[in-house]
Amino acid sequence: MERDYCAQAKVFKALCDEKRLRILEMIRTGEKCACVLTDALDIGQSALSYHMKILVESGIVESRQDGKWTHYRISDSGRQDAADLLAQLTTPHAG
Amino acid sequence: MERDYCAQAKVFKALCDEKRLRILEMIRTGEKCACVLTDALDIGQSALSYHMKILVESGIVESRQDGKWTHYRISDSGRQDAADLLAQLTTPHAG
DNA sequence: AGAATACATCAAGTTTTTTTGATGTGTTAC
DNA sequence: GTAACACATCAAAAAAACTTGATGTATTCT
Repeated sequence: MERDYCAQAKVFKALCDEKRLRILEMIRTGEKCACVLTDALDIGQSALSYHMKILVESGIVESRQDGKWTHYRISDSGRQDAADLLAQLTTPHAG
Repeated sequence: MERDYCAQAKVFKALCDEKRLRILEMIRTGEKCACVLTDALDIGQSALSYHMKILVESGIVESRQDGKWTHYRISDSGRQDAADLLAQLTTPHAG
């Protein structure tokens, strides 16, 4: 009956950072390469890599390798899971 | 056209902490007094106050003063807004 | 009014997250 | 093979979040 609050928090941690929200905004319009994101967001290469890892591990974003490039896009199941979790956490219930 | 990413991040920051998720879990079953939450969660009075402020400022929780007691509950509009925001941030769109 | 209760706020210390620069790994171009 | 590129990882520093104990404010009880 113990909830895994840490795992749940992980999903929302991905959405807690201003830069990660900017990244999401960019990939909402379609899959983007890491290098494009780095340039557009005026962020260091290392910092982008750090944020992408958090987004991917949250499940909201998925990555695709293409030779030496990595492309990122919103995960359909990931965003659905996040929406479900949010509803679950905030919907009143009896008991 | 500039988005207020900070304000958006604030909503999800409320859901990033294990203790705040426990608090939400408790008030999902109905309005609770701060003193009840403090006891049940084995958390200092000061710490509870800190977390409740974050939850209230996110809009997800609202408070009601009753003499010297403060009661907290899930805000209907707040949870709807959070759900809408999450959908907005993670739904792919053209352009 | 004075004491007790419920909660907010403050400041200092601790922990966690983020940034930065350097280095490592795998891929492509020559 | 070697050089150049794209990205991951590491370690140290900086910034932000959280905890704790002390103090402040409003309310109730006597």
